[in-house]
Amino acid sequence: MPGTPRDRARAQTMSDIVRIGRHHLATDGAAALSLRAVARDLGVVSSAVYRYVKSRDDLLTLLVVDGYDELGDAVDAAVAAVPADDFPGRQAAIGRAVRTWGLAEPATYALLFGSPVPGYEAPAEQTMGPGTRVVRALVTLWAEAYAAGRMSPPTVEVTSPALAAGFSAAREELDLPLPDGVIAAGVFGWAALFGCVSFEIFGQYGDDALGDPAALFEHHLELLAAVLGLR
Amino acid sequence: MPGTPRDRARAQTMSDIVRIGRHHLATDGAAALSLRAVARDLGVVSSAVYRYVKSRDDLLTLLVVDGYDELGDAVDAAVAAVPADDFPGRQAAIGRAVRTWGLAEPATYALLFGSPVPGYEAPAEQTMGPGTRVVRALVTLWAEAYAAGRMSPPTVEVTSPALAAGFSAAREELDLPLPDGVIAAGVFGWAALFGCVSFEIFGQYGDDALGDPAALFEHHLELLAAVLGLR
DNA sequence: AGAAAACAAGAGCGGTGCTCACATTTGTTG
DNA sequence: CAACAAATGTGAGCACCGCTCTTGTTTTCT
Repeated sequence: MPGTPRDRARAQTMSDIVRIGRHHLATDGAAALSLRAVARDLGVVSSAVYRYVKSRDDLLTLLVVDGYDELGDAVDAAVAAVPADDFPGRQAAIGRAVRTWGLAEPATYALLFGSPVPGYEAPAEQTMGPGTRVVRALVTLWAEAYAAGRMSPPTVEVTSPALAAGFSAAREELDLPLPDGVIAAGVFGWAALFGCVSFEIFGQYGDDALGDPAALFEHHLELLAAVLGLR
Repeated sequence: MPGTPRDRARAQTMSDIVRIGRHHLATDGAAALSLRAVARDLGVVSSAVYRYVKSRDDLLTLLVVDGYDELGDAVDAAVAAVPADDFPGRQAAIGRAVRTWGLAEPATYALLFGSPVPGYEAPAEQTMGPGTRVVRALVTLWAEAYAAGRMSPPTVEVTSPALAAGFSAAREELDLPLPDGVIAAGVFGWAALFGCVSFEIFGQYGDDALGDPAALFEHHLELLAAVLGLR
């Protein structure tokens, strides 16, 4: 119990605001998220919440960070539940964790991976860390698989010098012991994974969703493992 | 010049509304799209536009249809510019057309393929037709390539009976002479293509965008052709 | 020419984000 | 302990939004 009672009350109010905001986000969507409604649920007059949250965008940032953290926790837990040497299994576990969490929290998923909210840009210093947890889990997995010799060489070579230069920069910035082709395939797999999840969550497949969305996703996970050459 | 002067004036006003709406969408984004602002630019009082557009959602639907049509035109033109027997080239042309149009009209792209606008669902009877033009172009291409024996057999089999049943339904509904594995790979390629474009347009790659976004996309197109087995 | 339909204007309702002046409570310091 | 300062809550207010309704005008059809 650190700090003064006022500090603790403030922390409590902050967490209440995030909780109420998440609830409104889940039930009514991002555009219907209003500080006035949060204030009402908080039992306080609308201008009072501005003591805690600078603006509506600021509340969105809190929810973005909250969502990235929850997704990151889900992904980490899913990875930890698979044997460390089962690389395709771990990649599939990441994919399933993303899809499951997205289906459970579609509005938050849309906030993180859908169209950017107009006039709002998530401040990098707050979202950079938690926002990269999923791709970090993927990259870590690929690096381990490559080091263990469990990744087939990429079928498509990287020929663009500019692209190779960009990969080199990323390689030393992230300390990635991976050749260009694997990085390129990884970026593709990353985007493709979220493309599959987004298509399903955003309803691009249509109403029928081609019969069995879960089975379709499992098949896509197998294709993803094949693209990456994981074994 | 068909119809009465009033009819022509109405058609002109309608097209003005869509044009002004597109402009606001491009400059301020979907959430900032307001009927009152459109009315101001139209030089008319706000309630007057309700004679032409039932609601703000109705205007969004008009813009959605407009966007799907423009994207469909761009894709059709891109496909037509490639020799009919160059199947990988035609698929890459579709991908480049989607990316190029999306980069040119990011707000409209977000309206079509990003998070669904909260509380708004595009009415199927108006958007179904133009909304499926891109995937129809892809499916047509794959069917022709398969018939010409220019598609390698899929590397991953479809094992789920529910999924196979869903594919059978789609096969006879769309008159698709393609085996399950090709359909599954096609759906994956479709989602992956838009995943790559969305990641770039929505800024998920980060600020640097890994050096050269265009070269990265070209590499992803090669991977896509490989996944589909096009040759 | 007269009836009917379409159109534009303006007022109005309830909602939003956000700011400000003011009163009250709480923590710190002389 | 008292006084000061900081933090917190209140209510009014501004400008904007979607949308509805009434009123007066214009155009089209019979």
